[in-house]
Amino acid sequence: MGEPTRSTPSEAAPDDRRRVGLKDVARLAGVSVKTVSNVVNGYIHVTPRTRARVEQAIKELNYRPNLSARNLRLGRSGIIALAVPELDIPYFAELARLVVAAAEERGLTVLIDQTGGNRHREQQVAEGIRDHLIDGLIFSPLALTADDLSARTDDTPMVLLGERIHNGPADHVVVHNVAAAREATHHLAGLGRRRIAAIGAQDDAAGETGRLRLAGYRQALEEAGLPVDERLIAPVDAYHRADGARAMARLLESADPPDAVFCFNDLLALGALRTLLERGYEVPAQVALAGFDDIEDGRYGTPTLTTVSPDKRQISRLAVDLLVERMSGAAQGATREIYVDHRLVVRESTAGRLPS
Amino acid sequence: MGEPTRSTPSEAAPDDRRRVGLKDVARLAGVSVKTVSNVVNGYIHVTPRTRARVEQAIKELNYRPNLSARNLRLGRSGIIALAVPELDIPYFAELARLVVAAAEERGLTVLIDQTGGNRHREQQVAEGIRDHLIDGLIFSPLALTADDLSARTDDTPMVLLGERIHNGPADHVVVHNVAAAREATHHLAGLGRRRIAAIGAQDDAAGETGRLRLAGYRQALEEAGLPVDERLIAPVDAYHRADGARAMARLLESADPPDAVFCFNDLLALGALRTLLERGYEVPAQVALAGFDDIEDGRYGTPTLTTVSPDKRQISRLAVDLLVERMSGAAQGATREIYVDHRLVVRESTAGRLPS
DNA sequence: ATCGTTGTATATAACGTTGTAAAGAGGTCC
DNA sequence: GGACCTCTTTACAACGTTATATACAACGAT
Repeated sequence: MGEPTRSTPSEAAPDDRRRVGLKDVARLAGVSVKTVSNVVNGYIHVTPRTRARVEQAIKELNYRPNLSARNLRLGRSGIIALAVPELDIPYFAELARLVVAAAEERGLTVLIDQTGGNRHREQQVAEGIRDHLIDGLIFSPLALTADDLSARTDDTPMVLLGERIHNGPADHVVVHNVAAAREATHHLAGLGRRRIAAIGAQDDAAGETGRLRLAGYRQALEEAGLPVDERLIAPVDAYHRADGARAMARLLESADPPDAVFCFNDLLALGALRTLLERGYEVPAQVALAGFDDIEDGRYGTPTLTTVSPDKRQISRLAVDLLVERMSGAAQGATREIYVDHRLVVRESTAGRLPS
Repeated sequence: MGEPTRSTPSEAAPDDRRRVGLKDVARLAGVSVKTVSNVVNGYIHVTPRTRARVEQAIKELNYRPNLSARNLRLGRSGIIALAVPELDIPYFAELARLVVAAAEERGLTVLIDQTGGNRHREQQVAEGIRDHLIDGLIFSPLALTADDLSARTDDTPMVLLGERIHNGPADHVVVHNVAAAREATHHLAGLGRRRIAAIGAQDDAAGETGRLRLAGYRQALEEAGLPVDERLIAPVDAYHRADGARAMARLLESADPPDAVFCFNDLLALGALRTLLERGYEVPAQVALAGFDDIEDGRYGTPTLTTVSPDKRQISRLAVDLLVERMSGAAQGATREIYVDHRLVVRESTAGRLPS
């Protein structure tokens, strides 16, 4: 000993720029590196005396384990990625909060990828841009098709969210869209409404959500003995407030406007609501309105919004649990498709009365 | 082919469970490990012939670099953490989206920590739970005081968001709260309102935001020659919709209710708005309402919400840039406090007219 | 005394990557 | 034909951690 390890000629400074590692702690405590590691990891067979000495040294040097090194050694990182279109779409924001919380309960950290619903971005995510850094992926794709996902070569465990891929290449947590949409539409019909519009149909290959909810809407109309008027089915480009507002405007300009609207998500509904109120319509007196997702905004608007409420907590927990099972190898073989609960929450936009 | 890849004792299958590394690629391509590394990293001096062979091998084995190993070797991870109270508070959701986007432009990935505004959680974050895994931290604390943060022993670069810590131990991106609050209140006074309430005062040590905005409110009243009526200053526990709704209810029950309200954020304002409409008040005719943050919800409610709009894009960019400068060592020494732009956005809740 | 048995502590070898220094392979120039 | 380039490739040593296998002590029980 004695030889300076750095270019400093004499008297190596104790806390040089160098980060302190197990080695430094070991030297100070006068034990082996592995013993320090044992203390850090709470290994049982360490003498109280030794443990104390080591802990003292750790404190003195302000040692923190290097997670990169640990990850490398262990072959896993304790990080999972959550890939969503955009973080400030309330539905995804709420989901992200719950996923982060659920992951934390299992000792996992969440890293967020925003795809913007962009196909190229989504492909990158599926292909594992962060390979070997994340142990698993919870993915809510917007643009990718089942074929895209099947072509995936990365073998990082993955759980899919949302309703897009059936019989896909990965475990899958999903809401029963058809049934839920049918319930919502059935509720509107039950209020005596005859001209029930739908906002949220989508044409492109990726619009699976829209297709399923539209199917439920159609079923409900048939069951209620109502005709399906294609002019009451409004397509949208995306599921944002602005799209809902525009679609509602188009519906109102038609010769025979609707007396109720089922929007395929709450943002569309809030946009539609804005248009209705702006033009002096009374909601629900003249036009009743229902949405899907049960986001917080809908509970505080005026009127409050009737909506299909998927159990987001359940979705998050299941997603993390399924992923953990794959990561640990506890689950192997055939992919699973799990349906989560939902319920229709009736509020002022279809039932309540506006304050006079 | 033929031999099952699982648990077969002899005849090690070519693609066993083991992950492929540079070594495997090198063997297949008949070159050294370093050469493969050079190809992967786009090093200039590689023969096209060699490069092609290596790339072929990479494709064949479906090789992906192990980021943990790279991080260990390089001493940095390319990951920064963003710590916010909750991801589904719209302001933080919007901020998170922008931070993630800004980070991506600089080749960084964002890992999210949710503190829930919990003091213990925030201390952990400040102390660097993820030391050596993150290169930097963007932190929006709620409960921590300047002293707490000064006591920090972790030396991971950090940038603070929000208005809480002045002359603190880290770079700091901040809105000019006093001025902004004054402008908003001044606007209300300019409408001829005499009894202007404030919702959002906070008592505890951490309520710096509330204190600053309250100071601005008081200044504006003085400038307008209006008396400060302490009964019109409503304290809240948190800045959520429910708190705003409750505070508004209390104000309305007083003997001499307000004819305008400045809420210290938009969620409070939306909650207050709900209470007002529920009780049949007309906004803005009877009570004018202004908020702070300019979240998306406020632009689609009825009436739309007048609010102070901080430049969130600028906040995010600055935060990431300041952090990158610290991480790279380009910036050293004294901490910086940078103010971002804001403007008052006047909408229906103070100026427009409700549709008849 | 001797032999296990149990409890502590250690030396060494990985994990997969990149920086360093140096070796080999061609040219070009006198 | 040798000396000197430049371009390409390589072997080896880190980075900081944990698993494995082993050494050393202390203690009863033979």
